[in-house]
Amino acid sequence: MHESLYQYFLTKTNLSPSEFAQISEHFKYKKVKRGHILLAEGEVCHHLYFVLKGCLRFFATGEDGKENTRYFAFEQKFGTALTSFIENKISFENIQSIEASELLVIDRDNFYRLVETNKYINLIYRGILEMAYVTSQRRIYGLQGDTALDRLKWLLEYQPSIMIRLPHKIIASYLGVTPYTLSRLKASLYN
Amino acid sequence: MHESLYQYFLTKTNLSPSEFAQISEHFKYKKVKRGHILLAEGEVCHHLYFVLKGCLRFFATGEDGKENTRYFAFEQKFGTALTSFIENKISFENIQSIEASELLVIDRDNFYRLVETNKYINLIYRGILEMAYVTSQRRIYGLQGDTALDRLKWLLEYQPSIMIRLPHKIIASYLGVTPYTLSRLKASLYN
DNA sequence: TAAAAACGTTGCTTTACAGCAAGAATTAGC
DNA sequence: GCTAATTCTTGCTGTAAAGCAACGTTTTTA
Repeated sequence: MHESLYQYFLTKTNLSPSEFAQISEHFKYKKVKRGHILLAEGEVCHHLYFVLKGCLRFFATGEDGKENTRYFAFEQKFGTALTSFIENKISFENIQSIEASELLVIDRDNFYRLVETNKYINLIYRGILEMAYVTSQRRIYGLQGDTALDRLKWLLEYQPSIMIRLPHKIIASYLGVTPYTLSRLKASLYN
Repeated sequence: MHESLYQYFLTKTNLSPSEFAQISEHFKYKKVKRGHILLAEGEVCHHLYFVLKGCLRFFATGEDGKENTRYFAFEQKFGTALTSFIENKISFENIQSIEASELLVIDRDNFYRLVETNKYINLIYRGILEMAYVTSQRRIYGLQGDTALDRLKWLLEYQPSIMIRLPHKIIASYLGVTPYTLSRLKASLYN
């Protein structure tokens, strides 16, 4: 039984160890090195990941090769290339471990079977979708309404772990600016 | 029984008229004039709308007063200020009918009760969330990766009804540009 | 610990889009 | 159908951020 995942479930719903055990058996443990690509754009995403340790990054590359990061899954978070996973179509997103990571993995078929048959997984999935939506909305309104400096300030306030833990270049791709600009913005904070 | 809604349900799942009737009774008919504000930012969104006729618009206003449109619900679409509806918190979004519209309305409490107890509504809600997420992702990557001209071309190709049916000013707020820029971009298409 | 590679900063130039103003076109009201 | 009120277009100017280049700093690797 995956204790860490059970703890996560308990924060969302109330299920017994034996109920959890039925779910748990569909998850497999996986260890990946830093920088490993778990999914490359152009492939179909068949997996949902739960991060035990480390960090996954979800990003797309534009035609000009510019990277564009959507989401980081740190410890105790689920993550997948959700659009591909939902639609069972080719992904425009990549999944990369940006630290050496330990994961639990469930494949798409098993997962959706559980969504249909298991009320706890149904609820968890609802939570994942709701959270993903709410987060993406914040991002849209941030991108459209705010300046790059506003977005940086927001990040510093609400997701400082990203600023502390991740390299500059990747933060820039998350904020939607170039590393040059990020550097300048940071400098402007202290003036 | 709301026939039009039943048709919608049948495209998503297979339920009998009597099963639908139990759901249907929670929806109420509502008629609104053009320009009517169904939800103003600062209020909590307690309703989910289904558009029978007309069009609803979901938008936020920035601190500078600039409007920013997220979504249009045309005929046979569901729409709500989803973030507020999910979290049961104050909405930063407004809902406005941009044409005289006929709607079906269900309130939040009834809806979530049905999500818990009724497998069809559970499925419909999953579909709404998945669709909302996928759409918002496209928007994010569009906003970050593409130029305003790319976005306009995308709109012309995939959502021409918006271009045809809605005023320029509103289209601009959807594309995330000023009406000035939209005007110039349109001109640049024919050169 | 030395060499190489990657990352971060900063000056200069370019670019996409914003914002104002003023005129043209379309729509609405009587 | 004519005036008034929006809405749309277009020239000019301003600005936030991109992109390049060059240099400094930190990290990796051997």
